[in-house]
Amino acid sequence: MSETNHKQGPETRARILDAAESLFTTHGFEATSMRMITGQANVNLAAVNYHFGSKDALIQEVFRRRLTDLNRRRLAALEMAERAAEGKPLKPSRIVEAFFGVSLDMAADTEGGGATFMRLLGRTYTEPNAFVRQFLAEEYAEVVDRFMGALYDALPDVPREEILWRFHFMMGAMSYAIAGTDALRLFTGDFDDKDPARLAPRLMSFLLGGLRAPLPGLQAMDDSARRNAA
Amino acid sequence: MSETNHKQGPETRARILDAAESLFTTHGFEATSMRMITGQANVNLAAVNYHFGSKDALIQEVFRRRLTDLNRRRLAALEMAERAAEGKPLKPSRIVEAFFGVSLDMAADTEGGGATFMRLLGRTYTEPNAFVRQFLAEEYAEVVDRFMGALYDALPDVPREEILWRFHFMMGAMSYAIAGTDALRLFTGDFDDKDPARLAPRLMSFLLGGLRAPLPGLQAMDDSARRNAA
DNA sequence: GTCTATATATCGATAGAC
DNA sequence: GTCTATCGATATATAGAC
Repeated sequence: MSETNHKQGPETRARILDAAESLFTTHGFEATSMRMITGQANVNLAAVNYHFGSKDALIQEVFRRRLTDLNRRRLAALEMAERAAEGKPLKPSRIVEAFFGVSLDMAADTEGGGATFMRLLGRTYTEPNAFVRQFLAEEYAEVVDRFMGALYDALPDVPREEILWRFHFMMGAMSYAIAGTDALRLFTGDFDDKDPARLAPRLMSFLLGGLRAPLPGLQAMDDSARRNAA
Repeated sequence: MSETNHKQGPETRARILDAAESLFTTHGFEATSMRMITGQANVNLAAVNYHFGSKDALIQEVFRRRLTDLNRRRLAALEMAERAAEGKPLKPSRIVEAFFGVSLDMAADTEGGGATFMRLLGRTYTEPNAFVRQFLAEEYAEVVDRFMGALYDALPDVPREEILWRFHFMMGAMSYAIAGTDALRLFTGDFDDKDPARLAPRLMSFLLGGLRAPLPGLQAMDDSARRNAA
């Protein structure tokens, strides 16, 4: 900080990242221009390319700075549950709570920006942009490996593909839970917005109910046959 | 068809809609240009504005042409279940199967383009574009009213907000189910892509398990308190 | 590290000939 | 109804002064 000519210095990067995170969440990647970002961050238009190199690199950094911490905390929660089990197999509900509890903790952080980020993250799993998906998959590789391994051990009699799909379904439910009423308001005005603290127990009950549901029959009936049966 | 100068006539509209639906699904609305659409549809660039008026109007028509039929079929499935119940209250599982069964039927239609559309639709619930969300909410109003009313009657002892949230979670799980492995491949190469017919029973088991899950406690504990309890 | 000015490309939309 | 040509706005990115 002893040089000349850097009126805002290290704050500039963080201000750009905060503005980008917020605008990406509200408008999407493509609809958010560099001018919108630098305008909201109150920095010069050229600052984004100076600090990050390109818009795509900025997108990556918006995810990386939060995801590193989020996944570290998810792994820490899993390891804490494993230590508490003292070598015994983990209950599936403990594994689910480790993963989704940490996620909902971050989603509840409205001041620090975690809530904004989790809305963005939930949407980005189905984001069409190929390079964003590729980047996310790499960031998640270790966490998915660890949690899937734990669930395989906890549910040795359940086919692994069933576990994979159910975890995938749980991610979808969480994504919509976090998007909540900010997403499409199909259920207009009927949500209990006044008590967001209830969201976590609501979602967790639903997820565990889905995870523990009876396995579907092995026969792959088509839909109309299934609906007309018994 | 007795005029001059319309070499492709009524096919042009449909070809534009098909191309737009496919490209919107693959790249998103903003990243899909008119030139990409008219190029893939093999029509002139000016044809989109001639037939639809604007890009936004084209987006609306892409949804409208499929959603009208989809929601009509959903309502028909609900009415059929109600007739079969002969005045007795409907089982919640029948209601869920009416809504999501029809959805999965359309998602299984790969030749007619229904599968492409359902991927697009699932993503669009959380789409940031305001006018698209508004349009979707209007298209869904009647269906949501009818299905929510049926669920309220079927589950008179469950708080209505709980039902709303659980239906919302189910929509999220379905969205990810349909996006499937085309979305983010967190679970690399492990899905049983060879048997997509199993998806419907897989998802339906999960949804019903979640819907029937024990209700969360009324106390709104925060996450860490809940995880440390008992 | 910040800023202005600008290069270059692509966007949605439309006027007007056929 | 189709087509060419183009307008005007806006995008990302960068060169070069300070």
